[in-house]
Amino acid sequence: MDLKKVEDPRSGDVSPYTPFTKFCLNSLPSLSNFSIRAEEAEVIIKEEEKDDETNIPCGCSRTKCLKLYCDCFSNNRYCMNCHCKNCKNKPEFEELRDRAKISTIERNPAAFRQDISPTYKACHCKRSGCKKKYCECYEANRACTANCKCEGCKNLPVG
DNA sequence: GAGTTTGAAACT
DNA sequence: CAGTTTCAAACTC
Repeated sequence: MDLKKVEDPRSGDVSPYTPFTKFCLNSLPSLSNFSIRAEEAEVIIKEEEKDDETNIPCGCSRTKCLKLYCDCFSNNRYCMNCHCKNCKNKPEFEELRDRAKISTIERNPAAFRQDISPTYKACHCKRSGCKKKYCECYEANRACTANCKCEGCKNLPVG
């Protein structure tokens, strides 16, 4: 799927992001902690082009697929062939989607950032022993680390 | 397929 | 921050 290109009527620049979005990205104080600006954010936040075969369909029903609960949204993918309801994670809702993305980054500056190692992630499991896919460490095929706050962990490093 | 359990994400 | 609620998926039956 090709990115929708938007021409800025003032500068004539052509970009996959609207001037509004660029403004918001440049204005985000939380992003400054990571020393990125709109040009970099555009690269980081650009859509991954995935075909229908590789797209794992979601089944969201209450979040319009605009929260990190949605696996498509959290992986920076448009929903394709999903069975979600009231989905706004589609190119035709670009501005609403961009706003949601910005709100998400404000809450969690690491969101959508594939360049930040996921190993910092720590689980907080209590009942799964970190041996079921409820546990993000287990799901990612990683042993839990000292950073995890899990209880009764059975997902320990070998040795 | 319906109902339950789970823990990340969101919210207060 | 911590505690609570919401959420969608994992899981169970």
